Amino acid sequence: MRSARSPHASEPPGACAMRNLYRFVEPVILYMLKCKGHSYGYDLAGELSRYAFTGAAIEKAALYRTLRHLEDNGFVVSGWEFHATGPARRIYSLTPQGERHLEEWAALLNDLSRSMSRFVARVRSAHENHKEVKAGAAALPAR
Amino acid sequence: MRSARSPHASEPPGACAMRNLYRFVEPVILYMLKCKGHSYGYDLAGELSRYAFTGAAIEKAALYRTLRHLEDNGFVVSGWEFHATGPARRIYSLTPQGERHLEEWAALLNDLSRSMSRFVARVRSAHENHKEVKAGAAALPAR
DNA sequence: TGTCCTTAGGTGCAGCTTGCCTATAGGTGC
DNA sequence: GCACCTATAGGCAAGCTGCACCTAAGGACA
Repeated sequence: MRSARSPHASEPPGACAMRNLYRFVEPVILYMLKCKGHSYGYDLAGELSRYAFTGAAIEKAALYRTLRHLEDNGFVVSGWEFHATGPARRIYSLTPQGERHLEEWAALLNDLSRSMSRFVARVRSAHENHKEVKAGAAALPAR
Repeated sequence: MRSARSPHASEPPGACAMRNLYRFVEPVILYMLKCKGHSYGYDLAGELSRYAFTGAAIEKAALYRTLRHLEDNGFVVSGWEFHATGPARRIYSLTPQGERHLEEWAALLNDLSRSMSRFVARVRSAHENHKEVKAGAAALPAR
């Protein structure tokens, strides 16, 4: 495991996540590693768009940096894998802390999702009320 | 209106938002201005926590900067208001573009909310499957 | 041999955002 | 005079992002 660099290294996602969401790269990578068992950067990069839940493309650099960040925090571990052909691969897999971290992410995203849909509902009802108020204040059939 | 500064000044929230979510300060401020009709920084700061949908506190500096950013982009307009007592207030109100921007934000947040809850469901079903696999592989009554 | 493509894993850097701290300035209470 | 409240805002160090670039191994092709 690599040594800690981030000032938020030991914070739970709830404390740190809203500080920096890492564009949701982190939970997606954790989930992919959970599904695949283990994988490496180049492979993950190829499938990120299938797993990502935002339309935004995920940068290759962001992917590698997030993997390093996750390892700094003990959520994944890595080791080199050598093949007869092609360059070596750094294979990552989840640690038990990483499993928990993914669950924390899921809880956080669940809360955020609910809060967001509540907010959207409020915005849309405000929009409806606004239209009604305008129509009522005008007290005229049409315009 | 102030002159544009941001390189993403004219982009819709869908294009720019995932690049920088501004910690969701922007849609909250737009919504507050819509509800209140008009308001000023210090007043908004006092009520932000009631309207914000993330637990994260919103920085005073972030609030003022976001207001300026919104004005740079033509989503709000401002004017000074002087009172017999206390310092002058810069009063902000929504423009028609600002109204549309809030609706775009609502659409974006709605999509994001749905994507997030789908992701959460997938994570949780993966978690269940994992437990089943482990239990099945063990083929033992307990522990 | 030289060049180019694919796989694979990074680094460097400019530009932008964030959070904390500080400045400014009018007014009130003691 | 001094502290405190209202009100807006700037400075700055840290951190994050996106793009460009680099290294290196192997294979294809001429």
